[in-house]
Amino acid sequence: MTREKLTDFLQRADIINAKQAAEIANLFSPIQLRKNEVLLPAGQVSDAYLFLDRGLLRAFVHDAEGNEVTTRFYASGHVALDASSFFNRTPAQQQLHALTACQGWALSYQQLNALFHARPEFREFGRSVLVRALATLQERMLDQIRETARTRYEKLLTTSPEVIQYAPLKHIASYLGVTDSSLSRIRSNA
Amino acid sequence: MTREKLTDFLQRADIINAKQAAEIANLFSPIQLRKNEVLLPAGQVSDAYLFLDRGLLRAFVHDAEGNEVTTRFYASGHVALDASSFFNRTPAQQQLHALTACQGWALSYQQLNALFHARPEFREFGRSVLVRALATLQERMLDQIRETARTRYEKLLTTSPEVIQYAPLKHIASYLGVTDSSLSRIRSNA
DNA sequence: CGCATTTCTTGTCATTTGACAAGGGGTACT
DNA sequence: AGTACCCCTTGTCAAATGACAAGAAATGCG
Repeated sequence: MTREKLTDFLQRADIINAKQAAEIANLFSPIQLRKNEVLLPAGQVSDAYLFLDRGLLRAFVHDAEGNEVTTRFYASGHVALDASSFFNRTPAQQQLHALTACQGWALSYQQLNALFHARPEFREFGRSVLVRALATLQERMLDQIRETARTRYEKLLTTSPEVIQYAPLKHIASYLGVTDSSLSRIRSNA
Repeated sequence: MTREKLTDFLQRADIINAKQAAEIANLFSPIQLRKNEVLLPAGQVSDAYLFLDRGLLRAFVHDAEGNEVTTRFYASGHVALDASSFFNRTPAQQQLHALTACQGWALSYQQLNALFHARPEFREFGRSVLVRALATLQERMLDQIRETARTRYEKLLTTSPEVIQYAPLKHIASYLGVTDSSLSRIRSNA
């Protein structure tokens, strides 16, 4: 596996240049996940700043009744991170589930902090990742409030077709905030 | 107005000590808002990292049909910030509306960046503010997915009674993702 | 004060969605 | 091949919510 996607990612916000990106990328360690592997058993502290190179992940939590709720999907080219657990060193609320076999690149908390200290450009890049995550979540929140379940499904279909392709319906349903029966009906275009 | 709440806030994450907090707090400028004043007309770039000392703010956007959707309330003791606009220097999506007369403390983008550069502890504090905002939003997203409108209202009632007290019902309704008629019925305990 | 506007409630009805259950079809494993 | 388990669909009915409209109550303003 080459670090090409990772270096591209690091340069995406125009904060890190090509040379810096190559140097930073070299510090990441490769990670492989088998299909259906689950990371971060509840209560464990996240110690991977994980860039996903290939595959599809989902994050999920359990609600009070013990049902799984899928909180996010991570497609290749994105950072799969429980920011709260990782940065605050607190037990993770979320678990990660590899929906397909995955390959990624990871930094430990130690490594990331050392890098933040040593490289202002990476520090700023890290902030931009957080800010983007915040904006994305805010946008999703808005959709949840003002769009119908059907529209939310259709948006997901166009923005993340790989999710519809690889994730089982029930995970998509809980992500969209509907029951799987309802999503099945929406899908059948009723 | 004293900087007491601001210095308390800066020390809350146990990253900044009392002496540092006092020094940093001195760099903030006081801001006053009249009731119903609106900040950030659409399209403008946010240039205030705003800590709210007294009063109540709401952030809102317009949807495709031109309806206002309230995206957040900011009570005193919190940072009211369109992170995406502020950090990326892009036009703001959100506008801020003072629901009551407000007093706050603000830093400009320039000032904040200079501080981030000069003070590693403030840098880390800034990160913790972002991470907390992310966690809060994630929690709200979860509630939106798995809780009923009634439960969401009741949670807001206990966690933010000042919002119920000062914000008109329609703003609370769009924040909770229901129509104002529905919220009125929920409220009347039907 | 009087008028206009906003805010909130309430009624009626249609639509969406959930809860629950049954069943079909696929897949994995023995 | 058989069996157990998922995954998805579909039926039925109840509950939650939205759309729309009317009117009462509160508020702002000249």
